[in-house]
Amino acid sequence: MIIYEDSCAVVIENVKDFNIHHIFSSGQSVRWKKQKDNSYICVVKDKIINVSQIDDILYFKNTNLDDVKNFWVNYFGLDVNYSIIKKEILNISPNLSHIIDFGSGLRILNQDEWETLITLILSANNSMQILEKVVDNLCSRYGDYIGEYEGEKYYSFPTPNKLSSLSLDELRECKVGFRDKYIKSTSTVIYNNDIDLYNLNKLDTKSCLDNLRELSGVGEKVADCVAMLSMKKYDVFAVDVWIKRIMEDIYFSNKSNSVKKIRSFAVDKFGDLSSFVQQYLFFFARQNKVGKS
DNA sequence: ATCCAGGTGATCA
DNA sequence: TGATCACATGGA
Repeated sequence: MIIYEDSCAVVIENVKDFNIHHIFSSGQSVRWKKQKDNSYICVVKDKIINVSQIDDILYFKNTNLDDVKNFWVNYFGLDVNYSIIKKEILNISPNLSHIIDFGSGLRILNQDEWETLITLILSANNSMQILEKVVDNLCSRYGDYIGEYEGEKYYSFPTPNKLSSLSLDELRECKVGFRDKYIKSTSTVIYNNDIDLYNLNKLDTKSCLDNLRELSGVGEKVADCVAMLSMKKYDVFAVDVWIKRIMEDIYFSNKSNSVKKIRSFAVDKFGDLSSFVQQYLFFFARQNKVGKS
């Protein structure tokens, strides 16, 4: 991996096991917006960033060399060797080879804990399509205006202080639906620091999940996703409707297994690789509509 | 029109 | 513990 800065972008060459389109259609983030030129734009850390890929070369625009080295490499998991991860997964379960090949460029991002938490609470019994619009509503109304980039206005994700100050009606106007009380409660707890969200990553996985589960609107699945997507806890296996379908297709003989059973089966089987397996499975199942029509 | 969407919390046996 | 249900919203 070679990193340097040229006149119009910071460039990383020789990037393996990385496909920006896999990553941004994997449901990990609903904030990155695809552009007409196949690049993606997002506000992260209160700055507008543009990322694109051509073959095994990545281009980061509107940033600098230090930020790429100190932040973006970690954000995109570029310091993780996925060829080893894939090999180890296949050692455990060789029948996953076509599923790993299908999502060969997936990476687990390292996103902000707070933004991930609220987004995942809003994802409950919701579609990705609508979730994206709800998050956009919250950002454009209650986030900070960051600036304009190529003719488009961008906003940050609203802070715990801001969200906790909103009334249930104001939240409903952003189309959060019945999750209004979850957002109100959880943002208040985080704002008051009753749960130290930004230090949960220092705890062991079980304690981390237990803390998350105390928050309103956070159950097994959301806690697993927050731990995996923002706290580098990879010995968790989030089971949603898609994962349940494809896991039963591959590993079970019937379709009436409890979420808890599937979850513990996977964590026992895959250990610290559980979240990576979950990402490959989810991507394959959703893209191919496994178990649908 | 009816069902479903990256589920959770409350209730009841 | 385990099963069942309501819950806002909008797209297919």
